[in-house]
Amino acid sequence: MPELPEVETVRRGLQPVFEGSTIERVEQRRPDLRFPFPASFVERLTGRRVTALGRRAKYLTLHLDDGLVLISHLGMSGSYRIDAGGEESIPGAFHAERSKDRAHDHVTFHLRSPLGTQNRVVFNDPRRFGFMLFAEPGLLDQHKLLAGLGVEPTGNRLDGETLAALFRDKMTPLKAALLDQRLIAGLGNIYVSEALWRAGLSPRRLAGSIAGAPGRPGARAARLATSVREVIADAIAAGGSSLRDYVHADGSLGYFQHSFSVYGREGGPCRRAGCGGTIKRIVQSGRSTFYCPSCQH
DNA sequence: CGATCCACCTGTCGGC
DNA sequence: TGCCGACAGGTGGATC
Repeated sequence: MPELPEVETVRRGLQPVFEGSTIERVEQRRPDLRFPFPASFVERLTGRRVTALGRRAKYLTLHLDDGLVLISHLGMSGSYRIDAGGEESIPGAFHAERSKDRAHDHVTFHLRSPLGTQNRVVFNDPRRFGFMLFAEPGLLDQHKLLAGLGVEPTGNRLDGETLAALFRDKMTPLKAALLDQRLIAGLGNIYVSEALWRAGLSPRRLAGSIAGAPGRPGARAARLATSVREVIADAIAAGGSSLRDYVHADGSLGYFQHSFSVYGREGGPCRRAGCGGTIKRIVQSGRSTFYCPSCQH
C-alpha cells in the first residue's frame, strides 16, 4: 500500500495523537517483523513523551523526549489505526468488522495526551515486511537505512536540473532509475508509472537519454521532474482530504479514492486527450509497469 | 561499483 | 465450492 504519499497521509493522521503525548504502555506481540525488534524495545519507549512525528521517504520517525528516534516502515501491507479511548470499548459491529484483522496487530502504543485523553495506536501488518528500529540520539541522519536516501520529491527541491544530474550517463531504464531510492526517495511502483505517463516518457527509455548536456538540462528532464512532483503532490492532497472524516490512519481511503491514469489499467483506454492508445503492462526488474505505447516515448 | 535476482510473508483473485 | 498458481504498494542482501 504505502508509497510516500500514503506514508505522509499516515503521518498527518497520527501526528495529533502522538505529538505531546506520553507513551504509558507498549504491547509487543511478537519478537520480529521483517527484522527482530531492537533490544529493550518496550522498555525504551515506555514513559517517554513524543516530541514529533516526522517522515523521510517512506519512513516514519517518532521522536522522543530523550532524543531517541523510533524509525517505522510500513513495508507492503503495514498500517496504523487509532482506537480512541483507553480500554476495550468498541461497539459490536465495529468489533466484528475488525476482529479478523487483529491477528496481525503486532504493536499497540497506549498514549496519554497532556489533557489526559487516552488513545491507542495499533500497528497492523499481515505480510510483516514492515519493521521498527531505533536511531540513537543525534544519529538519525547517519542511520544505515536513511543515510543513502536521495532527494525528496516534495516541494521544489526536485527540479529539471537536479533530475538531469542524477540521471546523466545512467544506462538503466527510467522505470528503474525512478524506483532507485538513492536518487529520488519515496517513489514506488504505482507513482513511477503514473509520473512517466504524465511526462509522456516510456518506462523503457534509458535514464541518461533525458539528461541533456551538463549545465543545460534536457526538456524531458524538466518535464519528468515536474510530473513527479505533481503526481506526489496530488496524491498527498487526495489522501489528506480523505483523512479529514476518516477514523483510521491507514491511508487506505486515499488509495481507494485514487483513480490512476495507467496503474492497474492494462487493456483500458489511454486517458490522454486525443491519444486513443491502449494501456499495456510489461515487467521490468520483476515488477509490473503500466504505460501507453501510443503517447509515451 | 552497478544491475539482477531472491527472499521475506500473507491475502486475494482468477481460472479450472 | 475448492484447489492452485500468479500476483500484490518494499527493500536488504547475495550474486554475478
